Amino acid sequence: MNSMQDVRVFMAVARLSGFSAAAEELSISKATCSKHVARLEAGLGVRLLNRSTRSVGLTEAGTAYRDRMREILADIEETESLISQLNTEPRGQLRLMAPTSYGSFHLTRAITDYQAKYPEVNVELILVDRQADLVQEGIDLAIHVGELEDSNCVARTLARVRMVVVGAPAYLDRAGRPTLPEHLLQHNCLVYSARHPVGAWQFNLRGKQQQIHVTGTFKSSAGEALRTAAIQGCGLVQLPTYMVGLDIQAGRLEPVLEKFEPPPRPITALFLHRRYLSAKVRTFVDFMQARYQPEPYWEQWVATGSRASRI
Amino acid sequence: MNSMQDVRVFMAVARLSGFSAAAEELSISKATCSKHVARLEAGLGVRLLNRSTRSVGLTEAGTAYRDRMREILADIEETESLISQLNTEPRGQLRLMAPTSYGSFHLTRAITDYQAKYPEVNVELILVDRQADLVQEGIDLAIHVGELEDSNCVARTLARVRMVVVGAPAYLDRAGRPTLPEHLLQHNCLVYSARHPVGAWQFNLRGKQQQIHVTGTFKSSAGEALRTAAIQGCGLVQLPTYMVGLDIQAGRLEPVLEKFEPPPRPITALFLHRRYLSAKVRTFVDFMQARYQPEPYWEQWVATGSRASRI
DNA sequence: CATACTGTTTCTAAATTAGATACAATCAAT
DNA sequence: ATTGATTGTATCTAATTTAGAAACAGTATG
Repeated sequence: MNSMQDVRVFMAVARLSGFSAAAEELSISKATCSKHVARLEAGLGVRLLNRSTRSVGLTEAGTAYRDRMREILADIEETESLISQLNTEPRGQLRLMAPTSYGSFHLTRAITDYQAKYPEVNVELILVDRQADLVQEGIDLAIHVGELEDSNCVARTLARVRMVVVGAPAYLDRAGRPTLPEHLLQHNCLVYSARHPVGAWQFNLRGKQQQIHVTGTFKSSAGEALRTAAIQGCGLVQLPTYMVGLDIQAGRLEPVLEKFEPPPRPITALFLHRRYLSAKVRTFVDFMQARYQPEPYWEQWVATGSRASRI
Repeated sequence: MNSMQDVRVFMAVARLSGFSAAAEELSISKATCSKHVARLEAGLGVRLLNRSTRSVGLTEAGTAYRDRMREILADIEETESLISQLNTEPRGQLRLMAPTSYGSFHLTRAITDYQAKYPEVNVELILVDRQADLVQEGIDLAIHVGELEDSNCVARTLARVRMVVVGAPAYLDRAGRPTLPEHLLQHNCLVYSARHPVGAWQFNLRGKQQQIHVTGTFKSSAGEALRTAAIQGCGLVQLPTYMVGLDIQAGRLEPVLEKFEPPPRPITALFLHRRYLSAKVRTFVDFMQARYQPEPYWEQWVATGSRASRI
């Protein structure tokens, strides 16, 4: 069978016991009706309907075909409505990809809150610190921190995160508080080793972007490790506010060089296409965007400080 | 979904993870391939495949759709092969209609023999002495004795049956043996009352058809009752050989006026259409035709008599 | 016996479909 | 980095398919 329309016409003719009645119900001409059934019969090589001029009756084959096709059509309908629902009601599996530190810090809680609102969505959170192929790995939504390279994805900015240099109060008391980026060369700087160039901290010097190449006694590819080291008074580290905001609020860490803070980095949600965007992705992005409005919770410490202008 | 081809193309693309590969397998252009999938997606309002320029991956909806459609396609295929088999292998229900006397005399045994050869066919034998609407009553095959009126059915002659006048030897010894049709007016003739004109017996007089209007003390709408009466010596009766052939063989009845025997009546199989003729009907008609070749078994007594020319 | 209604056929116009081609994007191999 | 091969898509035209009007043949009904 090649055309579902053939089957539907046959079903209507069988049900209404007549081509004319079926034609009227389906709003087609009876000639078309006749041809649909004829084509279906030709395809099967079986007579499905016995027609005399005045009445239409099902053959044995026709009866069997109708009974089985009725179930199959119902299955198809159910499948289609199920599939369509995926795009209107948030449900199903949401495969989420995010950088390790951001994900483990802030996404687990966000996901829990999201699921409280949309309980039909199961979330799989994949934490990796590399770019991945959304298509190949079947990722619904990737979260990216930092400027975007070109990609064929749709991007939506959830928030902006500032990069701050912090140290433990004890360390700063001991080693002194830098007041210019250059002072960092005299400090023990904890360096993130997973992104190149290694040890190049960005600053904003009189409106211009500037790199300071810092060094220190401890490097790690995990921001989490650097944070811990900094809290222990090991040295200074430049980390995104989403990692150290709460530490600053708690007084475990203290920001320095705030006047030279580089432009904030965007936190972006990436997904594959805008047309047929599934409800689960759409609602998750909306949810995250709302969560960080007007200001992400990790920035709350700012209110006690003196900084003002940010996007 | 309106076109199965859309689904098949999608399944191929999903299975082969690529439009080009699917296009090649299905021997269509990749442009067509792309359009089929796009149409399917548009119909569902859901993205089924994530395409990047280099690879194709299934969305969650695509995965679900593929899994469910795979089963549905298998169901459809199974249904179609089942239905098609009805026309190639004799199987299923065969609804047979026949006149009461012929059917109960000769069809029950024939059906048993047929079923021994085609055990997958169930037979329902409907014995009625009226014309019926094959379409409305869902009859596969009707057997008719006698000349046919116009009908939209396909007819095939299975055999020819002669009409003979018979009486019990005891009756004939008592009332005398008629040697001309006119002599019947002096006899007690047992008359079949279900067909009009009542009591008009046909004869062949010097090549010309002639009717003799007979009367008697016993009429019945059941040939079977007339036969019994005749065997009991009640009088003469004109009946088809299929009813009295075996009685003649056994000597219970004796034929008379054999020289004036009217033209034989055809036994005809009637069915609705020749195209898509189902295997069960085709084989049954063939079986019956073979069964009565070269001569129906009820005519065996003829060999002992003197008649020669028959069709 | 006329009328109305059945399903089918025929013919033409409209719609759909397929494929060639061109295109933009991206991966792999230089 | 550049080239070349290959991916999926868009566009255009030609071929095919489809739909419907009208005519037709057959048959119930009044």
